[in-house]
Amino acid sequence: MFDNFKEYLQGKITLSEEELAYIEKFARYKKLRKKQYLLQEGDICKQHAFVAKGLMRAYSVDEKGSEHITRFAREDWWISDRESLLSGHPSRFNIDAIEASDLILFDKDEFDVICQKLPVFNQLITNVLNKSFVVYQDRVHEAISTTADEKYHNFMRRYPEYSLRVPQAMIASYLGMTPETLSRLRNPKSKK
Amino acid sequence: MFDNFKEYLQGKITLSEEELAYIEKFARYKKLRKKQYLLQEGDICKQHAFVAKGLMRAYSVDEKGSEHITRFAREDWWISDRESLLSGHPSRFNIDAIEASDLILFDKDEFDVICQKLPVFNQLITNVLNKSFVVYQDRVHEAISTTADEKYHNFMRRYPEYSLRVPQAMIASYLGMTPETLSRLRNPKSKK
DNA sequence: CGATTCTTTGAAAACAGTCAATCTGTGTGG
DNA sequence: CCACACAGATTGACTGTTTTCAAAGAATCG
Repeated sequence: MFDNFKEYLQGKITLSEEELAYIEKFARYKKLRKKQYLLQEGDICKQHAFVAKGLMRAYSVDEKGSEHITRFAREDWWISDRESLLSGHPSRFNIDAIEASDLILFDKDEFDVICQKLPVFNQLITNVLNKSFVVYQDRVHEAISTTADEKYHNFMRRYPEYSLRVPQAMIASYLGMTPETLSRLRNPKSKK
Repeated sequence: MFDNFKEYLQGKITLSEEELAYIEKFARYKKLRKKQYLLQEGDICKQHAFVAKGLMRAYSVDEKGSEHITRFAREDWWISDRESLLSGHPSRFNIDAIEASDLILFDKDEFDVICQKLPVFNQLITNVLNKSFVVYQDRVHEAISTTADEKYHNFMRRYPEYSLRVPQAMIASYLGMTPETLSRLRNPKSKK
């Protein structure tokens, strides 16, 4: 399972065999079945998770029981609740598997040690954070400036892979609309 | 003007006088009048800006001429277009002054040098990035999961300072609603 | 096949946006 | 100091979009 991660790393940075072996020592593995939780609301997030295989989502559940998906993470992405991870507070989010998934986990403290020992690794992680930041910024911008229809089409254009692997109702949740609205945007037959 | 920044730094990390002097060497200063641009759509963002005094905003303008504010930055906050700064692409956003403001600017490359030379400074900047990330994440979550009314009340609760310094129409823009809608939420007289 | 789960459709109600007019407060120049 | 212009905020009537609730249709999986 570490092989996927190794490829990911080698595609982004240069590491010697010793350095890779060093990282591997800290890796923990977890296989999740569909719908299985990685993190549940109220838990304190203590690990960085790399998705080696599969598809995950992070979401909250409101008082009415509706789910609101804040992000998806497929192979070669990281997922965790950064807020909880950094602050040590209980998480407001759930993270579970949309598809059966293989994860590589790193304990927060050990992860920090790796970052400290291997500057290129640290650089990679900072890059990931920067990218995620920009993704969220774009999403905020889209949320406040576009109609439901534009949100849907932008999503399809930007994430065609997800549109095939994620149930429609979850895409609707991610975009902040109801499944019914999304369905109507897809089939504008009733449209004048 | 560097004094404000010095206080900011000393409140967060420990630096010797030499280190502070080292940082100061790279600082550039800019005073902006109300409504003056720091960055205009199409420009390439090449500097990190620290707000020593005043209040700034970042926003886009759509085809219809409507403005969409992605963030505010008051004293002791950083503002730039991170996307443009990192990628070197022309910015899709404008940054201008809501109030007359004093800024401290650092050229991207020189900023990176400082980060490299002073690990504590780098740590501080990483922290800022982490915090901003969490703020955007919360905002995405709020955008997809709450009504206009909740957005407004959450904003007032979370940012009482801004509610006094920012014109209402800009708050509406930040929250993704029209000024009229925001006004009606404030004065629910017509409400049953 | 039977049982979930997911998607579509319909009709009504709630909500937010648009356009236009009025109101308020501020600051400027005469 | 007043009058006027200007920007910002409010209000009203109307339109359009999205949600809600309910029910019926696909699709998927054991």
